[in-house]
Parts: sequence; C-alpha cells; structure tokens
Amino acid sequence: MTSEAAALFDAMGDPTRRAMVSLMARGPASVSALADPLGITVTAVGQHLRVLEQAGLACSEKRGRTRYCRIRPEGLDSIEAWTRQVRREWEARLERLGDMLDEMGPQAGR
Amino acid sequence: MTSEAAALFDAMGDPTRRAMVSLMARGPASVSALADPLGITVTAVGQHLRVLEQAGLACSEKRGRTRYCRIRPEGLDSIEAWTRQVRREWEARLERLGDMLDEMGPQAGR
DNA sequence: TTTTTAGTGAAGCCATCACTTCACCAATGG
DNA sequence: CCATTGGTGAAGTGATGGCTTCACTAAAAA
Repeated sequence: MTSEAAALFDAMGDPTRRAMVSLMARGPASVSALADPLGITVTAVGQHLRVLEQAGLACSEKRGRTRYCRIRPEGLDSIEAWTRQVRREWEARLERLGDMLDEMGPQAGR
Repeated sequence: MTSEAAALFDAMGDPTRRAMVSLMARGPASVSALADPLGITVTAVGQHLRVLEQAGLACSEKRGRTRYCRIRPEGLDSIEAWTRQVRREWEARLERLGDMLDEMGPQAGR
C-alpha cells in the first residue's frame, strides 16, 4: 500500500472529515460554513482541513478574510487504485488455485 | 454517506488493519500467521479481525483450533460506490455552473 | 495422559487525536 | 476610527481505541 493511499484512509477514517468532504462536494465552502452545520468550532475545522489538504483530498484559498475550501476529487484516485490492487491480487490467487487443480487432473483429491 | 461506507472507512483508517487486509489478499491466513509479521499479539489480531468482519471486509472460519481468515473483496464495493458518488456530485455542480454561464450569455461578467 | 499449540475474554494501560478555550491578527462595515 | 466578522496559533483536556498481560479453553502432538 502506497503512503498516499495510507494518508487517504487515515484522513477518511474520521467521521467529521467525511462530513466535511460531503459538504464540500456540494460546492466550495468557507471555514465557518463548514463549522456551522457540524456543530464544531472553526478552529477544529481548520485542523481537519489541514489533514484533508495533506492527503490531497481538499484545497483552499484565502480571499480577503475568508478561506474558500474545495474538494479535489482526483485525490480519491489512489483509494480506487488500492481497492483495484487488492481485488486483482485476490483474483490472481484464485486463478493460480484453479491452474493447480487443472494440472492435477480430474482424479485429484480422491 | 451510507453507514456501511462509514464502517469501511473506519475499519480502513487503521494501518494495522490495512496491513492485515494486504496480507489476506495473498490468501487465507491463520490468526497467528497474521500476528507474526505484524509484530503484535494474537489477541490484537482477533480484535482487529472483528472490526474487519463487521465492516464486511473479511470473514473467518474456525477449523479445529485454528481460525482461517480471508478477505471479502466485495466488501470494498461501497468504498468505490462512495467515491463515485462524490465525483458525480462534484461534476454535476460544475455542469450546473456551466449551464448558468451559458444562460447568462457571452456578455455576462463584464 | 501430559504437553504443546492456537485462539478467546476480561481488564487495564497509554498514546493519539479530536476538540475546546483564549489570545490574537486582518479584513470589512458602519 | 471603532466594532464586527472570519480565521489562525498555542496550549490544554478528555475520550477513544490500539495493544498488552493474564487466565482460560480446546485441539493436536508426543
């Protein structure tokens, strides 16, 4: 597992950050616009935002005194890459298993 | 976000559990076969295993005195479903944005 | 049968981390 | 200018959760 994917799962492992991502998926939001529906302080949002940004799941930009936060859907890529990898590995294993049985012939296991 | 997906991200939020999944992707493993390379006790593995099972990411079966643990790749489905959902929502937003600009006509924003 | 191996359950320890408060800065509005 | 609004940084609190130890059960081996 890549360290990117690890950071992603770590970031998504928290319910508040998941909620933030869901909110931002509806469009850019200010820090307080995120804090309000979540019932937490803007300070807390700022801390979560840093984690999401470092994981590549969000980015933000300050204009005037308000900071606009957006998700980066591309950030989800390595999650999908990882799940595909696990699936592939598992299926390859089943295939190898099937090959082995084939080689052993139909009389195997009697 | 569905509660299944939440459970999945919670489960995958821990590095040890991620490592367990990676190990199991290579084939079924006993509890101690998982504990050994991870450098933790079998008790700890048992606890993680319960979380993974409840999240639908693994299943296990006890034969004799050993418990065989396997991953359930289907369990990853709702992670992918969720990432697709977020992407879709975001793209829909961009589309709406584009439509609005179209309706406003080329003279908009002057 | 005795011993060893594989795993479970309960209980406790400890570090991480989510969150708060408080002080502070900078932009905006009156 | 003064008050308000939006956000940041540092420091502290509290709870969750990952892990351990210890006592125990059951299967397999000797």
